[in-house]
Amino acid sequence: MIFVETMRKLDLFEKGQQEIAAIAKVMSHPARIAILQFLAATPTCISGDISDFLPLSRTTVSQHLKDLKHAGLIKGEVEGLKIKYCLNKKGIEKMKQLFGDLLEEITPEEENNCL
Amino acid sequence: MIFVETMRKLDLFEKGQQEIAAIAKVMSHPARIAILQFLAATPTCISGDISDFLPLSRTTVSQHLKDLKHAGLIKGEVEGLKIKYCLNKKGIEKMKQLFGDLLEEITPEEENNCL
DNA sequence: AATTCATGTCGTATGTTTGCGTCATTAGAA
DNA sequence: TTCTAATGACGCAAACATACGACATGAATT
Repeated sequence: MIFVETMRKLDLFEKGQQEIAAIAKVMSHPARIAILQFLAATPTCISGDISDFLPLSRTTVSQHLKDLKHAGLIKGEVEGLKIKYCLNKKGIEKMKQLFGDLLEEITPEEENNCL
Repeated sequence: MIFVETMRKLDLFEKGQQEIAAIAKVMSHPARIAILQFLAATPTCISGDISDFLPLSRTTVSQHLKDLKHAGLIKGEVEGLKIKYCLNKKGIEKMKQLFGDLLEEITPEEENNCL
């Protein structure tokens, strides 16, 4: 039995590192940042409004919305023909904690080995 | 004069959004997270030690180090034949502030439109 | 000078992301 | 019921990221 070795080596890292990397990846595109900011700022949150707001096609925005939803950062609620999106408080808090913990961990001391 | 339209539309977003996205992209791979944690934890910081520590080839680690350096998160200091890497306090602080500001901005209120 | 060692650069193969047109679906309007 | 409107799913093409072997470079060692 031969196991084909794939290129992907992510499995070799710790779970916490993968978790941070995954949430960072979601935040690694300006469109998704813009969507989160839009949802934080507007009370209406209709999907179409978001596409209209962004300089991207409706299809592309829909894809970004799916990514954000999958990451647990937003929620979608059907409302008749339209879909109302909102920030997911729980997911945002989780992200906040993940980043907070990491940033605290990697804060360099005043006494650095390099000058 | 015809301008060929490229697929990449990042230019259409605000500078702040691009800045956050860029730093998030650097954090979007477990190897780079692991490197930052390693540098925070070890006083020696020699490039070779990092490659030995990670489950990746020396070449690949070198590439990740380059990315981190380019993002201003680490510094490299030549020391004879070896190179000593350290966290870049300034860059880490900058990242901390960027994420902090964004996370504050997109913190949902208790009164959410979705349930 | 020749060798060795630590490291970076280049080229390449493969995987992943992005963007968008087209189609399917489903709710409301006519 | 038929039509229209809002949206997600599918699939393709281009761009980008990842991994790494092979080569280049430059400092120490012999």
